[in-house]
Amino acid sequence: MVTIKEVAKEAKVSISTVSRVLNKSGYTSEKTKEKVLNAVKKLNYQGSLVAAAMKKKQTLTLGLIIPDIKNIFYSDLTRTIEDRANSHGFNIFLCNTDNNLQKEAEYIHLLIAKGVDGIIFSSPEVDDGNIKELKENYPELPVVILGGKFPKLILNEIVVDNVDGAYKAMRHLLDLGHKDIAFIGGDLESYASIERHQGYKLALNERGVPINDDYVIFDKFYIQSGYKNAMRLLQKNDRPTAIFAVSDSVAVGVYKAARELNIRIPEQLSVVGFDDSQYAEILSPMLTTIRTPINEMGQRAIEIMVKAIKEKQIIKETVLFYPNLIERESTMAIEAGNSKRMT
Amino acid sequence: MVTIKEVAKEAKVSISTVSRVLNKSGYTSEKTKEKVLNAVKKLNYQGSLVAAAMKKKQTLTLGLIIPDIKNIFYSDLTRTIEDRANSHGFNIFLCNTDNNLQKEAEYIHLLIAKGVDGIIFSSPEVDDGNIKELKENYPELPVVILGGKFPKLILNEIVVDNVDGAYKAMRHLLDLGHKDIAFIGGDLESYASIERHQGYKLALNERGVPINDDYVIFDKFYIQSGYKNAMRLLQKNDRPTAIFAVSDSVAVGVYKAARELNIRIPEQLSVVGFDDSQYAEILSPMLTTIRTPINEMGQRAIEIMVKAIKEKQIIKETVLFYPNLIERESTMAIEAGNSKRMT
DNA sequence: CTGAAAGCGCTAACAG
DNA sequence: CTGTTAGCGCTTTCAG
Repeated sequence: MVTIKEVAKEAKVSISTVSRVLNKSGYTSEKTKEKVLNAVKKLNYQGSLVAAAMKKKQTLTLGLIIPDIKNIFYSDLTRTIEDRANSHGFNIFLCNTDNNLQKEAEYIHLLIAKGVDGIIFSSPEVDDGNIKELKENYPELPVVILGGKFPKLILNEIVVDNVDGAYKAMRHLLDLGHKDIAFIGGDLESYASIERHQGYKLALNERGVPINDDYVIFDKFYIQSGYKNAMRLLQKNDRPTAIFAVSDSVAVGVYKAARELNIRIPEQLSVVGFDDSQYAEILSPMLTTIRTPINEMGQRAIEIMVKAIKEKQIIKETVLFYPNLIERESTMAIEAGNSKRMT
Repeated sequence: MVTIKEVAKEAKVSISTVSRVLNKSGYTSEKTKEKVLNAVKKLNYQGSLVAAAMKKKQTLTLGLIIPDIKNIFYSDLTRTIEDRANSHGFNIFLCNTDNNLQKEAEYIHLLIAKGVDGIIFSSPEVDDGNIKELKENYPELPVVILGGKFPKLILNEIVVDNVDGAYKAMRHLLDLGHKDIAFIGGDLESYASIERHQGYKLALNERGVPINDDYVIFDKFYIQSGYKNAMRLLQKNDRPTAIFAVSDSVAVGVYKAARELNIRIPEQLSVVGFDDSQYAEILSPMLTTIRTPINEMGQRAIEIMVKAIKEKQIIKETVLFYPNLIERESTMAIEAGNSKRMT
């Protein structure tokens, strides 16, 4: 590992001069600049960002805390975030917590110890004490939260209007004549679950459709839980004619259950998902879903983060996205064939 | 940000003593230990790993270079790698290159500058000059390659026997009576593509089945390319009765094409994938595929990496995994219905 | 068992 | 325009 000292010796200048030309800070004559650059090339010098970080108190790295990269929503999100961060010169520490608050706390400590310049959280729990504690202990550290709400804390939030999204999904189903619509939710502690359930109820109430408690389920954001719960739902005597899944992943599970039970989508069962992840177009029939603008969200997250780091002032910024319905092939008007009696 | 100095003052000891008790190095009396720990707690001290890194020349971080986290194979792999690394106290810098060598080179430099303790590459190109250059410039840096072969370089390799895997896939298809079997490959510069194609030819030759050049395609490891090429293949007059896809992702594209063309899997078309990713069980019918032991590979990668870092000696270690056929629902004997004339 | 001191590699005043 | 110097926060001999 060659250091700045050796470069200085090779170029016959002082280390500060080397530092200057490499950082393009301060004045340096063309001639010395050239000498330095030549020495750098000759020795194949690669400056140590860790030493620089120590001085500048800037590591040029960000922590990204998500539940699980295997979940398609987070891999899509992580990709844009990493891309954007990289284009601003930042690297990303990837942290998978499985929504485990203990694990999350450990990661937070580690990230702080490693001197990250900011932390991005995606989909925190509703009652996430770690974030509150983090902000209390390190009020200066820029934080952006994707899909969480902490009105009392000075941190940045990127949210999507889940209630609105769910409402749009439900209105679509109701417009198609469905009345027996089930909701398969995710964790009861997540914003996404809670708010999408609110949108579900809102639309139903608005149309005066009574809510059937048996049709409302909260479980996990996994394919497996979509499968399990759809199996149960679709084997009832009064099975629903439509299912609104809290996420595309859950919808994938619903498809699997329907296929096993020989229930055709969309003829015998309409389904709408949420996220418009990669899955939506892969499924057959292609999934009608609510589009969460993942790329835009990731982009904004980094923009806000970078701005916060550069300006060194901690303010609260909130950006809200409105999701839209993407109509594909998984829904159908009930008169056109959808019926619980058709099996 | 409270420093070790303040802790020392609070505990009324020297900073070296604080360092000692925090690192559990050297002797310290129970009493001073307690004093220090109390001060740490009181001040909510969090040691700076970047300062420590500078002294110890160990950042406790690893670089992970992959093509794209959105690709299910890499998100599955990344998850195990991150988990395992974390359990050894390491963090991961995630780097997506899209197989762009220029981008890869930039990431490598950045990782070096940030002082990573090792770099893990997944699925490098066959002719990856960056890795050679890296090893020349930093022979001491531990490197592990997943799915690549650099016999001349002193680095660790985790490989799966792709030829064997493809051979098993093909034998399965041939045993079912198929003769018109297409191969949809990925990038021609990737080991996976090349070797799986070798296995394809090997099996065909062994059974004396002539190879139809029209049935062999190389493109990308994307769903989209599976789709595009299957569309073409399946609209030929002499369309294949089976398709061996180079990866599960590509198989997903094949499914999509088949569905659009109203070709039933497995009755009219058998398909086998490769990887046994999350997709395999999601698809309907569930995909018969070759299982790449992703978790085991990730685990071994970290084990070897950690060992290399700890022992500070650079040796070449190679581990080979044999993939196996996982029979599910996407293949069928040709007599039982599979026929190119049945459309 | 504990403290003083040197120094990791770099940056940033401050002189010159 | 360039060199000297003082640290950044920590670990680690080396004395005591």
